[in-house]
Amino acid sequence: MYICTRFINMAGRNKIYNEEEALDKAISVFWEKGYDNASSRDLQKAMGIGMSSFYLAYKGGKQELFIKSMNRFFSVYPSAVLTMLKIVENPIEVLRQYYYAMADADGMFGKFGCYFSNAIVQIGDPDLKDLAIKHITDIADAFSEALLKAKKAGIINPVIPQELWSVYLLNLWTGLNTTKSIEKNPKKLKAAIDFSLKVFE
Amino acid sequence: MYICTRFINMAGRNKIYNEEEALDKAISVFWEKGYDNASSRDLQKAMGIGMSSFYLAYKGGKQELFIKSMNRFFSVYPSAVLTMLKIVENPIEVLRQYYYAMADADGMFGKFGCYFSNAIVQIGDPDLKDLAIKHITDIADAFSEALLKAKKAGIINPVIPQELWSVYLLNLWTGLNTTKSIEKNPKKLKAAIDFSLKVFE
DNA sequence: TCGATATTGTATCAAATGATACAATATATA
DNA sequence: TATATATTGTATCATTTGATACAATATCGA
Repeated sequence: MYICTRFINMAGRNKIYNEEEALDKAISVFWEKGYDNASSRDLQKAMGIGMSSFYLAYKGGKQELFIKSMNRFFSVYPSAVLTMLKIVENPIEVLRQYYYAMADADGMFGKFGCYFSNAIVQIGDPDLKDLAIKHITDIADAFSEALLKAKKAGIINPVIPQELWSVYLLNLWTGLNTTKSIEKNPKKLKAAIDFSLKVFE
Repeated sequence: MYICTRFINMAGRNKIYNEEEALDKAISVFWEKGYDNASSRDLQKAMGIGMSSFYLAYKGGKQELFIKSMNRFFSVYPSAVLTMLKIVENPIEVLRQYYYAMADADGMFGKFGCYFSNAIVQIGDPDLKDLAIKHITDIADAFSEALLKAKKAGIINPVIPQELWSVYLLNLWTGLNTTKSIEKNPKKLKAAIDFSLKVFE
């Protein structure tokens, strides 16, 4: 990540606001309201910057900001799980906790859902949709890679065919993103998660 | 359904357009564009009626129209499956075909997804969200009822605990609504559906 | 200090939005 | 036919939208 966006020997004023902090604020707004319902003014207010700074920093406007917000989201939120998956012997429990986050009513995932799943269902713009698909696919692939390592190590013995791991894990995840709004009992959701994960054990 | 909305001995002009046909056109627009991105003018154009007729028929405006569109959607689209489930001995194949419809790239469900799942993820308005939740819950409950009957008849022998049937079937359905945009190979989606349904056999 | 350059605030634009006003029109009953 | 009442078309409204214009301001390097 760039801390300083300016060249050396470059005249002129420096940015007043912190770009990453501003991006995090934008993520909050997008996450809560969704892409369409987050107006440029909402975003500017939350980011603590004015019109000019907004369109100066993001020449592509709201679309460019959302692209950058998705990239930052991807680099911030899943990283802990992805790192953990590389470390632990048995990835099942790591996955379980990741899915549990969606079932917990408090917490951002429980409240507002998956940043990428929401984008895929809510947004029409193909570029934004494709980027969300790319990120969520990367996560799902990392999940099934970790499981493959565990299978090779003889730690788990999945009954589900290997070519379905990714799509199955993905469908459990994207499903919860909607199902959590329908079935509001976290215990029931977690029981469904537990049952769905059993096929890998 | 009412064909004539007028009282007897009621003076004045009759409606020119057919209400149900107009509602079906509105469903098409909402389905394709989503609630927010379907403008009142889009809807009027598709329905073949003008501003005045629109707000005369739907005093609550777009919100009321969407409520009526969801009710009509519920009474039209799932009815075939729900009837079938009451007739057949083994409901599994009926469910499979219902899920398959989401995996097929052609066809409205494959293209635009589930009318109710979309509403739940896309719409902020709690009233609209709740109605979508009610309808999708009714369908899921009918699914698990049919399975219960089949279990009692000794036709199926599910390994999944009965209290999870609804949420599991729901999560498979809502998941596919998003996953179909990520994994675009219908064969893989159908294989995942087949695998997920095995727990009931 | 000075000039160069980037950032910022205010005002504003054009388009789209949901919704209303009101006159003109059509038609069912008497 | 006459009248009452409902429907319809056009014009219009106030808001919100994403985005731009431009002058004022701040600060870096020389």
